[in-house]
Amino acid sequence: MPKIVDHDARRRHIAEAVHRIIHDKGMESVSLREVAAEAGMSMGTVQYYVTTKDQMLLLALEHFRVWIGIRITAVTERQSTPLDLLRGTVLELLPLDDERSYLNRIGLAFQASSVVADDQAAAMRLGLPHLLSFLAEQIRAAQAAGQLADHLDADKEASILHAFAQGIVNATLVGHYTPKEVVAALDYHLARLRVG
Amino acid sequence: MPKIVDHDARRRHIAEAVHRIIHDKGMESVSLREVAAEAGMSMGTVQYYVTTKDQMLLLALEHFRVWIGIRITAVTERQSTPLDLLRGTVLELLPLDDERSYLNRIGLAFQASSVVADDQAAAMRLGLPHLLSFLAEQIRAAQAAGQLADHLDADKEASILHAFAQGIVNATLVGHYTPKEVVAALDYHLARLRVG
DNA sequence: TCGTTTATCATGCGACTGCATGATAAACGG
DNA sequence: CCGTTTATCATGCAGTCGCATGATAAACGA
Repeated sequence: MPKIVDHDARRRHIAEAVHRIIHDKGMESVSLREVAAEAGMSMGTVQYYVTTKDQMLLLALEHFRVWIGIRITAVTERQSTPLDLLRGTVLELLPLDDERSYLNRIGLAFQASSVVADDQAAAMRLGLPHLLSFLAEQIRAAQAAGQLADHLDADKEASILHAFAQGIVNATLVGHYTPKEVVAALDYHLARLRVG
Repeated sequence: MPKIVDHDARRRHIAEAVHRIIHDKGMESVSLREVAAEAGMSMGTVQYYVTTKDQMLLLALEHFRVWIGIRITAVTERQSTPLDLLRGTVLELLPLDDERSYLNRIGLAFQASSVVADDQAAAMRLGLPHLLSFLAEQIRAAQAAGQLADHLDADKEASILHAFAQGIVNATLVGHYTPKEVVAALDYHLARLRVG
């Protein structure tokens, strides 16, 4: 067996190159050559790990999803109360600093792209329930802890929170909202969900 | 003076061709040739009315904005109470049928595109305050009419409603939510804003 | 009727696209 | 040390891209 290489690492490397290009120049300037250059490898090598451009984009989307997933679950370990955890999770989804703006630029691009590419739509559809049930679970925990009102419909509240986070992204990235205003809106909304 | 032609009509015709292409095949397949074919004119004629591709996309975005504006203000004339008007306005923004899905596919594409194109971002930034203040105004009217609770912060509620509408678009277009579920979530949210 | 202006078109150019192919290098088993 | 397998690369190809240019056609004033 010759020259063994970590394929997953290579694919991740390619996926991250795609992410950087989407972030810097947008989805339209993702090409095999551009990605190869960004990843510091030849175009043929990119083709060795990914047979088609569509598959490359799908790979980048999958890696994006697991990356988000990791970040989201990481929030769990640095929050105390259920309500803090819920708030922290939503904050993680908002473009409040460079890192999260980076994530959201890419996410927005994939949202648009997935509308027109069936396989990407399928990947999107696959990831959504996890996040939504994760949020709903946190809401239920906060209710059990007496922090959120019992009459709330956890699933609907999760959908609303998620939609709020997604929907405020573009307006923020485009400069309409400041991060402070975004947080203020979120906290305003969360306040009304509390008991009392 | 020779062969006089309605330039605005031509530009509108081009903009609508761009819209159709974005809807059918996505932003990435918008090209001068494709648009010319879709608009039923030669590529040179497209160039006659629009000097560059970026300008063509900007034109399409502007027309999209005024189109949305017209639809939104049209809601005013077919609703009775302030709360109905508010609900109707938000419903107009949601992908609940083919026509509104058509609008939202295009809107989502421009949201992603505007993040990476400065002039499009400027156009986005320009349109947002109108819609948000329009929603806030309706909320205040509903408060004055005793339909919505007085303690609501109209501006923040408008931002939240708008973000909700924008943020649920992709999940719906991708097939995660049914139109019924979207309306249910909206009505669930609106219900808690009512006087009680 | 001629000339000027407005509008439309066809074509060409260099660059880039996705994808396919063949060559080359590296690493291990025999 | 040789041959097979894995990995990387350079190059070619047909097609498309945005954009520029020059040729027509149409319509009106002079």
